[in-house]
Amino acid sequence: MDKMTDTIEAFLSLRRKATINDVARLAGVSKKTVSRVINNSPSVHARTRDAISEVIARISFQPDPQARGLAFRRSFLIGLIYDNPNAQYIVNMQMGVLDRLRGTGNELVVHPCDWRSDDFIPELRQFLEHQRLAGVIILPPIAEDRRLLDLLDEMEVPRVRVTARAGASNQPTISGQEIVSHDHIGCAEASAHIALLGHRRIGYIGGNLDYPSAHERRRGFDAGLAQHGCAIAPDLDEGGNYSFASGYEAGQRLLTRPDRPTAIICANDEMAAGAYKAAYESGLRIPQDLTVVGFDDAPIADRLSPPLTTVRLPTRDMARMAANLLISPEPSTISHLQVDSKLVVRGSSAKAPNP
Amino acid sequence: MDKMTDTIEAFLSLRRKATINDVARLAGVSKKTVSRVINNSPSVHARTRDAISEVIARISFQPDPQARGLAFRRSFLIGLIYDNPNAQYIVNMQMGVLDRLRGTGNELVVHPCDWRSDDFIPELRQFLEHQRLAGVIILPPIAEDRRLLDLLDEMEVPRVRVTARAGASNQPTISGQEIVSHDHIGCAEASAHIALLGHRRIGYIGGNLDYPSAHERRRGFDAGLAQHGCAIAPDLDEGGNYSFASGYEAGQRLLTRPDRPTAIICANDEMAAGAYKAAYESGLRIPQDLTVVGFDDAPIADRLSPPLTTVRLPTRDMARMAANLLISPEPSTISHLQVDSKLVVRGSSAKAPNP
DNA sequence: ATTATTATGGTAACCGGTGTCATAAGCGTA
DNA sequence: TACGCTTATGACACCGGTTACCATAATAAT
Repeated sequence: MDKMTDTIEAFLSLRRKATINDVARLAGVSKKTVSRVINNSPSVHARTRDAISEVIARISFQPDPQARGLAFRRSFLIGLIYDNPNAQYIVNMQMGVLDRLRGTGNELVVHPCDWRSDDFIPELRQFLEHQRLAGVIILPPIAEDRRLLDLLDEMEVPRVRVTARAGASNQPTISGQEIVSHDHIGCAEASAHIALLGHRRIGYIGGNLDYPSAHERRRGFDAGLAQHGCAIAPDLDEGGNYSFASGYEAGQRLLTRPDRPTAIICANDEMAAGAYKAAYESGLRIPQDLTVVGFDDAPIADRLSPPLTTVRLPTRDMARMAANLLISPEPSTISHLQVDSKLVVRGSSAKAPNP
Repeated sequence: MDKMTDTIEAFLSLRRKATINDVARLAGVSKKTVSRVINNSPSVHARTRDAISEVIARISFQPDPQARGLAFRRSFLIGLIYDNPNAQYIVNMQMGVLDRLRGTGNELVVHPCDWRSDDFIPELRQFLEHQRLAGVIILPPIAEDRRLLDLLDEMEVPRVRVTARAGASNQPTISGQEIVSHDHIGCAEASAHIALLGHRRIGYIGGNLDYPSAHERRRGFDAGLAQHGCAIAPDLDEGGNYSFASGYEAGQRLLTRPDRPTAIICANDEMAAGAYKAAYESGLRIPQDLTVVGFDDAPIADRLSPPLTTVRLPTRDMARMAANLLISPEPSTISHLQVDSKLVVRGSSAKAPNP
């Protein structure tokens, strides 16, 4: 025992990064046995395991991911693939993934891409062929792209999709694991909230229909209103594309009508901010003259005056869950994890003005 | 030649990822020679090189980064290290780095961290020891952290700092490569712009003094005003911390005074948005009653009503340059690259009201 | 023509882990 | 005590590249 300690100290004085060979030598076993300990192989005697673990701790050995990856024929990198302009969303997702990855020896490789490009699939194929990723997480809207999913299947890359649409909807079922956000829950809360405030003439500014979220949210808003026997006025049903500009323009159209709405529901906060601008320019006060609600709880939501009533999705948690599906030791049989959105009431919603 | 083609086709029909051994066999040379071609070693006959390149192209061989990394004792990963709450800034930086990395076989590993944590340095040490990164890019404000820089030196990790402060200032010089943003240039333009509009009673809401940018920007604003013989009123000089809330509070203090300013300069857009809110609540119209300018050209800048006059930094270009310093083949002797900021005039600045 | 020099390619060992398979150790049973 | 059976460990080749060093062919000098 003393002799071993001596040798360890001799090793430490070298100030060199430890390898599996060092551990094997210092513990007096073969490197294969050390490898077994690292990988929690069952057939190692408890005594041996403890001795080796001791040495590993003393010389703070960490297996080299490159070497391990080479032998395993896969890396310890998780890829995050997306084409999404919402910076806060992306950063939240990254944080969530990293929350789960921290301490596991896996790292996060970010890979934004251009969905519209002809090169979209070839570029991703090259990326995936080059890096043998431990897994990838795909964010909306490209989580719906069949070509991408097929590519991942073909290359046998473990994947988790993040999406707003449950596989059960009109889309053909997509196999594999997914995190499904129930956008409609919070939306129903939000629109019910508006109905309860007495609004009956209600306008809508919708999201980009390429995004499943646009459909999910609309579904939720409709449901919440229906609960109270009301609905979005058909003549106040505007299409948008999730951008500030589209919200502004739709807002102008809605608010310059003689029979303008007393409340506007927006499929995201960006468009709600656009609606604010239109309201401001029309001389309408929020919430006295006009109620506005959004979706996302984006940073802009509480920068607006008054702060925006909106719906929040636990983005970071979703990312954590996605990462967990990829790296948790026992391959989960669960393929669909669902999370709910939630109404956040702030200052932009108030009782409908008396007629 | 035909025989070779046959063999290549035979190989292609295997649909297997190509290795250096395949290339060597198909080209009829040793793997060492292929390695020489991959690494642009000079002593390979042109004829040999062409033949090998041909095979490489035909079977679309790409050297495995894991194996290469193992032999080179370094990875092909660039780390981006930061502790910065500005999502748009982070995403822009990531995009810029990726712009440069695309096609080079290097990937981006993001590593946000917590500067205030006791674990800050140990955590990073572990990260760096574990992944033998090809290089790291450090963003403000932690690009100023001595401990971190010393750690990187000790571990001999190539690094590029992104900072607003030139090494020449009061801080002891920091060796190594850096991208220095000249925040003061655009700030001077902005404040000169205000002076030219006739404002003389000018308030200021400053940034977090832990950030070098806060000092740089102030320096620029002062210089621009001084050019026109004016200055920030000492009694209107408020401290902020770059947050919306701090801008709002400082704005309230400034605008509820009887001798309120006709213009407020903010060290970033978030605080400018806060000042907008304070102005709105005081019943002041922007820009008729109050001129506001910010810094960053954040997304919020043109969501505000009216759109904010601000200063833009070529964030993405900076990141591209930083990545370039790390991966360009010839190790650049240039250690300081400088970029300028630029005034963006929008609707929040106008002539000073007549007294 | 012969030797010295250079250009080029090959062999073997290595980077730091893993898989396969054979063997040694432990252990109840006859 | 001998026997098989299970469990624990080690030897060795391999993952896909690299460098160190040596051998040979081509070229220049004597």
